[in-house]
Amino acid sequence: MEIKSRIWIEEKGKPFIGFGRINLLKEVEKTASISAAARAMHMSYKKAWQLLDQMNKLALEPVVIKNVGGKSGGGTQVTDYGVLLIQKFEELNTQCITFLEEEFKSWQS
Amino acid sequence: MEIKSRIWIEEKGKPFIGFGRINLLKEVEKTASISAAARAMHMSYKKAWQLLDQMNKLALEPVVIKNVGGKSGGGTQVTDYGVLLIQKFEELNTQCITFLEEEFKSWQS
DNA sequence: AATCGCTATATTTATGAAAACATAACGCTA
DNA sequence: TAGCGTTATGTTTTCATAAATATAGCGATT
Repeated sequence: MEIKSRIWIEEKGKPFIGFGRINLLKEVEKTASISAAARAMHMSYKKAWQLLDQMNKLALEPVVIKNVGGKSGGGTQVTDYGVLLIQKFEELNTQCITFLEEEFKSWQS
Repeated sequence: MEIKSRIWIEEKGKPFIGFGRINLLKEVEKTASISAAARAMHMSYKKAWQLLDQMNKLALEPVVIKNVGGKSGGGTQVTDYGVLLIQKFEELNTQCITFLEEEFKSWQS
């Protein structure tokens, strides 16, 4: 018997960040490219682009900055705010899991 | 910005109880019938039956007891163990939400 | 101005889960 | 033993989401 959980944050009732988006952000941070991140995650570029676009639109300030064209075609950078989001989200998730594991121990009669 | 969460319990990697199943159990408890519960929840009888069947198979002891045939066609009772599951799950979920709300307050810079 | 890899976006196709539909079996009651 | 409403189970159809495919545009570099 294992307790499982998922957390996410909504803005105006729409999903803002959750596991998938956080993982995507981390991959973009690593590769500085939406397309490279999508490839690494076996996700379509379109899907990745849409997720990042929604995040950017819902966020108070941009989560990623995208550059079109240029020497290597362009690229995408995760902003400081984006990096903070990743950290905070993962921290909260870890805390949640720890809490639940603890509580769950004392219910299994 | 709202923090959201879902919790569920797995047994051998398979979903044992979660929101949908708990609500279904509660409805079965109320109506003493799988088909009546399914109707009330706008769920197909088959879906409801499958969910309860999986729960029963994964549980250490039965969650519901089903009777086929009889004066009114039969019926289904939620066992004491099933009732306990409902209570424990809802309690844990409430605790989880409270915890997350609290933690979330202190991250919104 | 030609190239390159990326962002941006529309359209079509696949896929898997849920719903819908159909039907059998059961056992008390009358 | 006929009928009723339930449990039980197989088959087909829908539908929403994801994936696949296609194509345009961008701009520093050479």
